[in-house]
Amino acid sequence: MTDKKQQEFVKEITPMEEDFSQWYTDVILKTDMVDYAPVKGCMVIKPYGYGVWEGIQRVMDSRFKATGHKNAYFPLLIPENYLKKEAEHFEGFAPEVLWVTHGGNEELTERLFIRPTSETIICDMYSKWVQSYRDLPLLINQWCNVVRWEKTTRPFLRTAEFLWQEGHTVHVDEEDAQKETMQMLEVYRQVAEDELAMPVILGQKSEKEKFAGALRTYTMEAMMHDGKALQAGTSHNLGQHFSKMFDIQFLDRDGVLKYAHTTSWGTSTRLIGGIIMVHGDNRGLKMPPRIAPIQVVIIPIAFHKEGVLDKAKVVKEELDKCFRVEMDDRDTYSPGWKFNEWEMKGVPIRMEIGPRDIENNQVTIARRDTLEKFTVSMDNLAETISKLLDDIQTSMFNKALKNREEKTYTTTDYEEFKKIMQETPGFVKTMWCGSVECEDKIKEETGATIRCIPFHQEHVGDKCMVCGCKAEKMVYVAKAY
RNA sequence: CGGGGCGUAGCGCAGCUUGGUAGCGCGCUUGGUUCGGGACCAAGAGGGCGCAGGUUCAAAUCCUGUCGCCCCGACCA
Repeated sequence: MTDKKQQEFVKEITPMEEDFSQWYTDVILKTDMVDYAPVKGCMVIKPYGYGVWEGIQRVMDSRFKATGHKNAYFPLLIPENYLKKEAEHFEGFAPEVLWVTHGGNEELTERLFIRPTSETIICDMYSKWVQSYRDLPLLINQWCNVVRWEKTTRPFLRTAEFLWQEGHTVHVDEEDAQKETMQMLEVYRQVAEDELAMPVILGQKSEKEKFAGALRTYTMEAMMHDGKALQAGTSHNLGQHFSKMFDIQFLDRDGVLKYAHTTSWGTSTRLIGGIIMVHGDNRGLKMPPRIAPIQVVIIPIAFHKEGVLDKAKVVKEELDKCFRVEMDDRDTYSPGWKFNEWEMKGVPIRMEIGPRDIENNQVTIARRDTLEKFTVSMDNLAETISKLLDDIQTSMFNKALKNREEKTYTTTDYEEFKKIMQETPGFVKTMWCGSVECEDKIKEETGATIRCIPFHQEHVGDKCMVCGCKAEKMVYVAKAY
């Protein structure tokens, strides 16, 4: 098939080289992931998009449980005075908090805010629950929605209301809290890389970029197909800031009353935006097999002919035991139409079953990631599919990694850096002296930000790219979503 | 919050310059033929033009106001 002909099939999607933003919007709307809601900045997550979220929840939640966390649910509404208890936190979130002022027609005596994050209410509850070192560590996560009244919004990447998980833990000392903070960042890395096939860079946020009220913030940063960065998840060591404000104290084994150390960590539906922008192409989505809502779509060919549909059903039933399978036996669409439809939706494997296949005891397979088409035997089909899905998962990760490597540059020359940002956006590895002035300057002049101080430090120079002073920290700088 | 764009059928759009009572493509419904890379034929259903005023014999079309959405920048997961 020629490229030109391929283009015709997906003419409803703007090519990503032409306009990446438009490509993104086209993809999410045409694949039926979301719809815009009547309230500005709010989106409806439709079944196909929500299916992706369910996949993420599944792989993440099992890891939370495996590391000893339990789920709970805290209220949506929080009294105004809670927000003011932690000054830095208040400064950070106040501008985007949505307020509830009335109950029916009665004005409330104290305003309530809709959680933009739940540190305040959770820490307040924790102060009641924590009495002794025996109560620690306290390891709780919640899956919920939060609201941040953002000025500019984009489906999945930045919406006024979004779904996420937020873990909130309490520990006896800083060491234990730090261990937890790092452990959860590692959990995030596993989910991103092993399940979403999304390579990430782990590191620490600068003082300027850290979470409002945190001691230290750690992040995983992923590169999108266009070279821009996406903060895909963060893990914060909150130190004793919140425990002091909310009075989380415990009697330690040495008989001394001590303030606890807390952590919080979160990932959101933004990850879905990441999956789309890391893996997608001009035909639409490419779902990583591990979290794909549909892993295999079976398309019976000429199924009005005797035996075809029956055979397809038998195959589906067999595969249903191990995979997420859907059969598309709609008789209102032609096979060709269905091929394009499911490719656009990013289903990793398409399986065609037609009279010719049945005759030869085979099925026809098409891989979404490579667009290869071939036949395989019906014998041991589950095993074949299983291997194929693994292979697709790996190859998607490698492809994303390759893209990131190709768009990662190293320089300590500020002029060269500016040129890179303007002409070939990507990640730049460089040296930074640690001053806010240099950090601000980069942002002002290029729009790029220091994404993180990576754990994996490389010596790429001795001097700060901006001011030329002695610099010991290697940082990643990029434009971000 | 600054800059740009757009609101007409479920979706995408044309019609507004030069006012005359709304049209195209896709989708949808029914029937039939098709079915291995976006099938075809035939017959149908569906909107009063974001909203509110105004001008006029007459307003998607002109005027005033207003609301909303999208995109690009400053802030955030």
